[in-house]
Amino acid sequence: MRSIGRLARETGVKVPTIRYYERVGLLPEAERSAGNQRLYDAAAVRRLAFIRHARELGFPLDAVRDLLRLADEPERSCAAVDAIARRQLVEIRRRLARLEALEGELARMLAQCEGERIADCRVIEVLGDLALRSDQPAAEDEAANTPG
Amino acid sequence: MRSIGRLARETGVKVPTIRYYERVGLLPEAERSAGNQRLYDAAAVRRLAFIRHARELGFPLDAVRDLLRLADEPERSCAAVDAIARRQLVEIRRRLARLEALEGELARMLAQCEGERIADCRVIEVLGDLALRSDQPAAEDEAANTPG
DNA sequence: CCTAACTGCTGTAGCGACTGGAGCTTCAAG
DNA sequence: CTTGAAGCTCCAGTCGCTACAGCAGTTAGG
Repeated sequence: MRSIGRLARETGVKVPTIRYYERVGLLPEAERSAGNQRLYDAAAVRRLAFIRHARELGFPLDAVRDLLRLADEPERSCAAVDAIARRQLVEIRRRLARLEALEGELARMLAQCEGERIADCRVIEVLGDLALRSDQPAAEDEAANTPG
Repeated sequence: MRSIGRLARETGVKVPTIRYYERVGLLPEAERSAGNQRLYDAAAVRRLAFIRHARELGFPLDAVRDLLRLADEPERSCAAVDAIARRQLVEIRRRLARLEALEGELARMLAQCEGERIADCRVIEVLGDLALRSDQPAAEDEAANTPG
């Protein structure tokens, strides 16, 4: 049995984050010591490590929850697991495509700027002009969610 | 002079978002009609369009604020503008690198999975195992912020 | 002139995934 | 026994919106 601090060191997940995961139901409520401190066994280490790695791969917490549930049913087909992972891969590729487009536009903007007065600044000019030309109402959002 | 709804249509920025931008100081407080409704002139259209395009390029609102301030001082050197844009480019490249790594790992994981029982699922296995091998406490965060 | 439908107003709360702080208690080492 | 680190709970804040409730103003048709 280990304290929350030791669990944090062993898994690389911060203490407040562990408490947060418990609060939102990703981790079961921990046993407590006589003095009301959380105690964790080896299974908790494995579960939290699983969560951490899934988060590093960018799975949202809801997907992690589903994966954990599936991981506990070893006899079922892993089709559901694959579907979650494939969805995540599609999402990551969508973000990649968007970021690549942004990168190109920003780099082009910067390359054209001569570094003189703001009145002649290409960056400012592009930000002003392109916007007026833009005809489509909006793009996709690009919110990411990946931990440390 | 135009209503907030017309401004929204002209710029592709949603009405509540415009009010939000006013609230957080990106847009000046709008004039009001006799009946207390916001009224916007052509300058407001340009300013909001500028904001929208900067947001599409992924600049956080704080950076947009700085860019707007700089855009209003045409005689100053655009070095500060370039610095903001370069920082944003660096940030986007950092995210790109991270997403590319995720994409690779996810794709590898999925390619190895035979689609049988969860007990044999490579995806679940990798999520469990890699995490235990991970020795570094953490990676970088990856929060994005880009509008529609 | 009246009414319906639309658009606008304010204020507050919620999203995801944490992070940080206040103010307290418990624990391990010396 | 004392000290300081680590633990506890609860609440607020982050970012950039978005949604809702419950009103008021505006506009087009009859």
